[in-house]
Amino acid sequence: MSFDHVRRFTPAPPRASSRVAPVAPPLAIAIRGHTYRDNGPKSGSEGTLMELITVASARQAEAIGKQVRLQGWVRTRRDSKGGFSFIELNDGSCQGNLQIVAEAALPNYETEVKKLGAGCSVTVEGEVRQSPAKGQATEVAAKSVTVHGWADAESYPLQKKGHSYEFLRTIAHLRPRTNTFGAIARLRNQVSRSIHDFFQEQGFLYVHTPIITASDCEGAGHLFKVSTLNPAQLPLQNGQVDFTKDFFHRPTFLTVSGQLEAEIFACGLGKVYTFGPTFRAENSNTSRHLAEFWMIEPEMAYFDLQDNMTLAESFLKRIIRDALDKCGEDMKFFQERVDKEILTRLQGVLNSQFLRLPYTEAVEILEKSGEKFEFPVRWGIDLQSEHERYLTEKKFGCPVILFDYPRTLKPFYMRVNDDGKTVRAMDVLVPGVGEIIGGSQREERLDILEQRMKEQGLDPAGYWWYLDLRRYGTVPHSGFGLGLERTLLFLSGMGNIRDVVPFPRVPGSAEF
RNA sequence: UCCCCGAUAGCUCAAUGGUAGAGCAACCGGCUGUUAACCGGUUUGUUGUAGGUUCGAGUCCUACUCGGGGAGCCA
Repeated sequence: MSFDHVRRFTPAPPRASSRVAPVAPPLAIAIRGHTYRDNGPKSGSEGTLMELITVASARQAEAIGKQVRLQGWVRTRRDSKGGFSFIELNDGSCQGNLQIVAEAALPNYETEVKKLGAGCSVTVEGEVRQSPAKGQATEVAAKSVTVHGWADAESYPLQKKGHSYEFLRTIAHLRPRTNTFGAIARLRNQVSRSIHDFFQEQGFLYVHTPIITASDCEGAGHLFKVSTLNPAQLPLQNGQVDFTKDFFHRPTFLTVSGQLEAEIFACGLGKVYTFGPTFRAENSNTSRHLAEFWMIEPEMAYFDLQDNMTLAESFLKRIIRDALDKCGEDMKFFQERVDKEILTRLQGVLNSQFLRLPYTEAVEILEKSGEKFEFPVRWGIDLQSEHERYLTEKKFGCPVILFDYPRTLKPFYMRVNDDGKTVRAMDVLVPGVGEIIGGSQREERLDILEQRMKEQGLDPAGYWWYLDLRRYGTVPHSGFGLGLERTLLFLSGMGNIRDVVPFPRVPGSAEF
């Protein structure tokens, strides 16, 4: 689906993607990647031609007959008295392991092969052949097994059996070697790719907004301070810290949103998106919050709130479809080991049309629901998690986009409706996770925007550049924010956001 | 930050206020084209930390630390 039809006044500029980079000369060794191939056959230990391939490609029946070299980590070893051992090899290229058959004739069979255990790193050379046993199409008959690094079985924390996520969090440096975190890493990679693919195909421009900022998009005191001042010797002026002595000559923070800067580029280049790290210093101790997370924020000139919703829905569906199509094995793993309903739920979302429901109607539905809520529902107060869950999981059973919230509940930059009481905000609620997207049509009228800033105790002078966008050539525009980690929770069925980010940062914890 | 729950072997968990155990892992042996292999045996503890109650505390009380679930803030 294209959004180019939506009231664009200028054609999209040529995109960077039209400049195709020249093909790089082959590297000496391709360690990872989907080519699964280095710069050609090389001489193996027995003088045969060895091709470096991944476990993923060696597991395919097409690989049968090839002389190959594989590099990865041992998951487990089983011995046969018949004079050989089975080694389960994984290199992160896919969910499944490759079975290596190592004969006793190998020169290092007794000294090394029979001592291999979980965690050891090896290079294996041999021939891919059809596996006579169930469980895999192929296996590799090893001609050599080279051990790079041992993993002492007494002290290596990862065992063959399952571990709790809580335990794995304490060894975040080793958990990428587990099935679950391998699957998460590959899914996260795919989602990141889908995000760029979707927006690039729609003619969006990828904009890098600053990590360090002096503005506070949400208007609250939950930012991380950035300073080079010595905390033990702060320069003071009338009892206050004198920030003119600081690096930027003013207080600065880690960004909580790239939205305001994205608006700058949207109001000049049309459709843009940001995709980068975001920092919130809130003392949130939940399974859905991180102090450091990745956020995607598209911002579109000439989009109204309905266009915004259409984009959000089509964007989410693209990510789901790609995950199902391109991470099939990992998604199957989530279905079997993490959440028995994840595939049907995602398929249901793909097939559904997101329900668009004004806040006012949602409140009426909740009031008439007869449901016993812990917190009462009343027009003018924010909906609680239990209310949102009721709507998306129980009442409708599909994603719900709530919009037109009371102005008192939402930030200054959201466009005020004609009724004067509500603003053009939207929240996308999905089953299982709750709010996954928050967005709005932006206030493009200078006088109303200034009034809203004062209403919320903000000094318009500090946002002079933001106001200039309304002062000169203002346009209606919209955008939203999608949390990458919440998307991963939604896609995988995982229960804790700390398990879908490589290195979680939460209050009291920044290990690794 | 608030409410609730928890912390015992490398991991997952038992143990009416009265001698701290099991399964898995590890190690040894057996068996096997095996695949969460199987069978037999062996090893493993300052019961989160600091106090308190008690003749006696893994168990009861207090504080703290860490973890989990829920709430708020939100993505």
